[in-house]
Amino acid sequence: MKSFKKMLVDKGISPSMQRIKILEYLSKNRIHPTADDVYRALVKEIPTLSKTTVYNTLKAFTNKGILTALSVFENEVRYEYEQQPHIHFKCLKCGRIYDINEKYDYLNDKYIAGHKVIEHHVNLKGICKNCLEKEKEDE
Amino acid sequence: MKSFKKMLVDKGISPSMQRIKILEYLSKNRIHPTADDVYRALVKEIPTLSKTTVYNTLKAFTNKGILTALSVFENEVRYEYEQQPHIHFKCLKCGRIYDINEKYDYLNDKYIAGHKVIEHHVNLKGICKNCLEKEKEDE
DNA sequence: AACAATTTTGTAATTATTACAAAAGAGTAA
DNA sequence: TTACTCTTTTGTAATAATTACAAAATTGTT
Ligand SMILES: [Mn+2]
Ligand SMILES: [Mn+2]
Ligand SMILES: [Zn+2]
Ligand SMILES: [Zn+2]
Repeated sequence: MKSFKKMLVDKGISPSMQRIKILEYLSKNRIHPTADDVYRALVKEIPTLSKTTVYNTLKAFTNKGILTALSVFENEVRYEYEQQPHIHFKCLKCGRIYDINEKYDYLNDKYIAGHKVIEHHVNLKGICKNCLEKEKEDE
Repeated sequence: MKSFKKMLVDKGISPSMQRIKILEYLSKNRIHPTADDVYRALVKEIPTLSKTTVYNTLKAFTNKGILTALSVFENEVRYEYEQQPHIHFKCLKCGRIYDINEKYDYLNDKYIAGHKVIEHHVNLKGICKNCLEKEKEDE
């Protein structure tokens, strides 16, 4: 597998230490983190890290197609490394966001009602398996 | 059709003038407005209207199932009166949000990967019909 | 009218994000 | 090495959406 440095160079982004660390974090932590999550995780290693750098870098990566930005509700953008389109499920109880890998008929790069579709997001909300089990135990 | 006042009473919400006007606005303006859109439209008629009232009312209506809240990206919540589930399409050029009424296999009230689905949102992004036509004209 | 409960209002606080300019770093020609 | 330029990072200030909260206004009831 390609190194993160090489991946950035291939996309025409100069591979600064901050950028490599941010990409590495997104790659290894598939938890759909917010910009603030990324900042809080990395500032431990890089004490001089600036939040502006995190915001700028995440936005730049997204524009280059390295990351995907999503808003599964709420007023904050979340990012993920995964590229394959997939469904997101947000638990209303514990707040976790799950990736769902069931088959799904996607519409990317097609037309619908005359509009050209470029991105396709399916966001579900409900009670996750874990929380359902906990509910049962409490009875 | 039921009056807005009756609709609120039926849901156990006392029908103040502000609440009726807000519900009426959402019902008659199917443009997925933000809280601020609602405020700016109604403050003309009700000069003393407070933004807090608008935020609180929209949230209360949503909890009662009178409105649906959606975030088709960006950092602001939008509301709509429509209850039937449908697809949303956001134009990356003009920013408009369109309702798509194509048939669609919804998952509401089902289980997926063990999780209980309560809400189902399909959000597309791309270039709308209108903007595509404008692009052609400009060539 | 007097009182209690509800609703609205206005302002302050919070949070996510962006703007912007100074500081730091990297690369390169003399 | 130094001088210069270009890029990136940093830190702070500004915006924008939303929420907290308490005072003021309204409504309904004795
Ligand atoms: Mn995902
Ligand atoms: Mn809609
Ligand atoms: Zn859960
Ligand atoms: Zn458009």
